[in-house]
Amino acid sequence: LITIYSHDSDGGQRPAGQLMSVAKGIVIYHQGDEANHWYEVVSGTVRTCRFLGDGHRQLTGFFYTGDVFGVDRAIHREAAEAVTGVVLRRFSAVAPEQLEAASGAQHNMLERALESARECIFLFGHRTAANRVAAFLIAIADRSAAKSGVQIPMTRSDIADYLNLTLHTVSRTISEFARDQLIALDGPQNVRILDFERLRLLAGDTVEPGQLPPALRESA
Amino acid sequence: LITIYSHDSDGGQRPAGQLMSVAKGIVIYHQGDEANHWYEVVSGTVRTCRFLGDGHRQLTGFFYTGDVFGVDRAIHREAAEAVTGVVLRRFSAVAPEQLEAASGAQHNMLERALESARECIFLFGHRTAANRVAAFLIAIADRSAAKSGVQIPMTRSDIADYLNLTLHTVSRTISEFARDQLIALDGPQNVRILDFERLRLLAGDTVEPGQLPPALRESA
DNA sequence: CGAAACCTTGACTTTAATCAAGGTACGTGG
DNA sequence: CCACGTACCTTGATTAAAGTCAAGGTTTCG
Repeated sequence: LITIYSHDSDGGQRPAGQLMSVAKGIVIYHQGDEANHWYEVVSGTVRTCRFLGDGHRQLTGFFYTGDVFGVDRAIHREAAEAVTGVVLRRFSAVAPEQLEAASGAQHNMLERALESARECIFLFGHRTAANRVAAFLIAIADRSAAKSGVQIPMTRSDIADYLNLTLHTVSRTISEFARDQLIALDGPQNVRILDFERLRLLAGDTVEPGQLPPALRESA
Repeated sequence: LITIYSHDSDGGQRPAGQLMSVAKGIVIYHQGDEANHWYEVVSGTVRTCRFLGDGHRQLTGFFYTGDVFGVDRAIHREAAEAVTGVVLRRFSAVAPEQLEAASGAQHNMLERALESARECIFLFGHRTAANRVAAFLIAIADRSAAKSGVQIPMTRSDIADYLNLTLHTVSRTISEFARDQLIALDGPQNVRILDFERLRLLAGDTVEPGQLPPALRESA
């Protein structure tokens, strides 16, 4: 059932982390596993998910080249699986006692992990299905090099679980976008964004920067 | 409009961070402000929120004694406000160049911040209003010392924005819980949980730990 | 005592989930 | 090469859930 195709693209033992290759659909770690390692995506796409009591699945993040995932304290709070074939760089998670030595690099990883978690939170903030899907498409497009032609690596079902919608609603919404000329579909996984303006408006997470001073006063 | 009542509970300049006191309802920092400081809650409750394009507000976290918030890289991605009167400990956010020196303490803060972000994500994973509110009540109860009698510091509107519901739905749902003898209400802010079992079942985020081995193989 | 802020509830409307049926693309074996 | 199976996507009809509109109640505070 579980087979992994070793890539062996790197022969040397780097201090930075071990390279590993995981085939599409394979579980990288399970929810509840000991969090002995953190991961950085070298290529491909990874999803993290939790399984709730009623068998419902929630996706808590998608991770692309350069993203960090698996940053958990003692055990992994969510499972990670390869959406596509992926190449990963694996790091040993440091014990608290070794913190001083680790320092900078891990600090940076934590920050990036936090960033990822927040992207997920922000997506949820949108009320309607159209809002959420639009925000999702834009987030994907922003990460992609080619602005207009966007490759969507995950299935409708994946997107649905990520946005807390059903795959039906996701599909309908995307079809609607195509009908309204917001996007064009070259197959289900290939989206060209036609009207960034209106799509961004639909996603509607534009805010002006804070106007008033920090509005606080310290004691001491 | 903006007034802050200085507590002056600490006269000394500690390396650990400056103590400050902020009155209920006051903005601690705005969305878009420069992230010069991180914060730890000494007492009280803080909320972080973003304002979306259509004026809609999303709450992305509640922070209680010991929690860390405001951990952003360059600018604050969300605003922070005092839900109750709060006492905070403020830390200077280090520049990347000073990372080596900072190390351990900041590392720990990042981890805690990440944890908080995830609690928010997990709450969103629940499908129905009843699920989300139940999960919310349990999360609050778990943090509270007195298990059965729980003080809810935030308004229905706050809860609604956090759970991405309307205040009506939150109110209705809580009333339903009371009608069904899941909880008892001693005023809107004072909840006694009568049936932890069923409430936890409703929240339904119980999962068994991972069964299969990590299912991965390294190259190199 | 009156105002303001917050909470609750009811009636109705909108939205998304569910139920149900096909359609398309890909891969495998006859 | 084609037939079949599987996995994924789309669409329609119906039902359930949450949002909206509207009103009234409670608490707190000046």
